[in-house]
Amino acid sequence: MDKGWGLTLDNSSGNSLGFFPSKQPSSSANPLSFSKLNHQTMFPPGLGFPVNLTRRDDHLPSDDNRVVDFFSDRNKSSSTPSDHHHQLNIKTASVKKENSHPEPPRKSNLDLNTGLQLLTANTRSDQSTVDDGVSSDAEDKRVVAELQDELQRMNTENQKLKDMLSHVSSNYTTLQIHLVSLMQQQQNQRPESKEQEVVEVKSEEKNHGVVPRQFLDLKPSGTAEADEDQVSNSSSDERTRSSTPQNKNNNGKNEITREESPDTETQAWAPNNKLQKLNPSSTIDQSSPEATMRKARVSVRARSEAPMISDGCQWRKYGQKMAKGNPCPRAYYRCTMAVGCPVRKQVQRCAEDRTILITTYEGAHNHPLPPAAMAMANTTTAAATMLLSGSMSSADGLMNPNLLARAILPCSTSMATLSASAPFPTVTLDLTHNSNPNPLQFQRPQTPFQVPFASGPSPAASQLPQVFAQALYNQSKFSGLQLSQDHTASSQLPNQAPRPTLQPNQQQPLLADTVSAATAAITADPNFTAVLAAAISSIIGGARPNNNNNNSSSNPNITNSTTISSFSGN
DNA sequence: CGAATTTGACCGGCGC
DNA sequence: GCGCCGGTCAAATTCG
Repeated sequence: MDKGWGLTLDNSSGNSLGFFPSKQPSSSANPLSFSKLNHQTMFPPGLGFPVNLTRRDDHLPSDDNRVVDFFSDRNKSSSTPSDHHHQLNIKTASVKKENSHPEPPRKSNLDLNTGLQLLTANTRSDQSTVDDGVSSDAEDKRVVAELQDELQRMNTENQKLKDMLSHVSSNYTTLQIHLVSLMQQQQNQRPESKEQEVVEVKSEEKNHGVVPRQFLDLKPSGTAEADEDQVSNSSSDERTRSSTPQNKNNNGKNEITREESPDTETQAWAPNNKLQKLNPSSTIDQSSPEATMRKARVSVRARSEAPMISDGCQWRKYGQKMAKGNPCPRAYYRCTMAVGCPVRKQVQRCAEDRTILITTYEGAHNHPLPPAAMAMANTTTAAATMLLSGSMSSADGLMNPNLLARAILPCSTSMATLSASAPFPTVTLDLTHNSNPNPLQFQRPQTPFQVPFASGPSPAASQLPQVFAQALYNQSKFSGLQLSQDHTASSQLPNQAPRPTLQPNQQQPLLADTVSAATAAITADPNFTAVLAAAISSIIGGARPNNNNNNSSSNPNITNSTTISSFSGN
């Protein structure tokens, strides 16, 4: 090496490495493929020099003789003049014969010809300086003997190199097989988990003595298409849903009207217990997907100073109660965007930390949703669907928190929990978790503007986890914009589109807080464009309309965090 | 004045 | 059977 010679593994030998099967060169899609090893240097044990690896595709006819082309097509490359360009015209005919003996051509993956040629050339060059151009037979014999020794050495090294590559290839194959088996296992576990959840739920319902819930009949929901499809049903809902305050003829006992309605969706939204008792046939409702969705709840915990967050939908408060164990009252809202929309939500502050607003959503909208509400609906629908779809195995307690949490916020510490032992299966999305031991320390300042949800393409229900993540991802994008004013905001979510980074050196905020604050602002105002423009202008201009933390009195619509709304799809 | 909210009453489920 | 509790209703009240 120090003399300038190197091991050249010539393509022109016609020999193939053979370590990687024919499929290998086309394995660019395989992350484990060696195709990624373009021009990478290997240090085979036993070899005193590195071996450069390259793919044939990238093997340009360069002057680099120290390239080992593992993937070259010998038939093609042998005809390239560049390969022969590096071969020195020295007397190696005899050496080639020697070379073919210990290593049959078919198995000799590394062509030593060129290396031998180079070696011979170097040796000859060295000798030429000594002999000053004079050569003799004895000298030639000595050179040939040296070359033979070198050839033996090269053969040994060649064997070592082959062994090493064989080992690598074996490892690769093993990993590939393992990967395939894991993927197959994952696919097989899906239906099993669903069945398992059904069994668990049924046993639980036995204990509670309630009508079994149709966990598996969950209607694919949460899509705008579904919403639109059900617009036609809203009329029947309106007709049957006389339980609304408008119907005062039956003294609030509108179960009869519901009973007469063939609309199972409407029935699903009747007060469960009352309806079941007064109408035995209402057990049919339990088979309704809406019945399932009606009972599935999505609870979102987020920090908020506002009494209630606008989430893109219109709500009407119809009651307030003092819940046990919580000094804060619980407010009951129903969606008023469409007459007869069964979606309801409960809003209550956390007893332990009153900065946390707990919003629980129930039901599915039967009307189209505005983009701002759609994003929210998709977000919580994902959670509800995951809750009911059986993607989680445990029916009680903490349930695959990592799975759901990662589905919600891949890079956050948000925790998703589920409790099926409650009267209703509930999935809780905790957006208050952060790495800070003192949650109050990171209370969000008043967001100086209101930003609705970015209206993106309405994802399909089949993409629910992605939808969920995307929804929060969208929020985080805005959160970064907002929070950078007061708290340093730099979202940790990956693959983020470039966002206005106003204070790049600021401390990174916690994602949960970021999301919460973003959600509050995003959902507070449907006029996203104007608000966003105002926000940007205020930031750029240094204008900070509301820079005080926890100053909620100045603007009730401005919150330092928020709750993700859920409409459980449609 | 209509819409929205408040709030006490009511209902049903559930546990004891 | 009774009381607790969650949830809902609807008259009264407030708000815009």
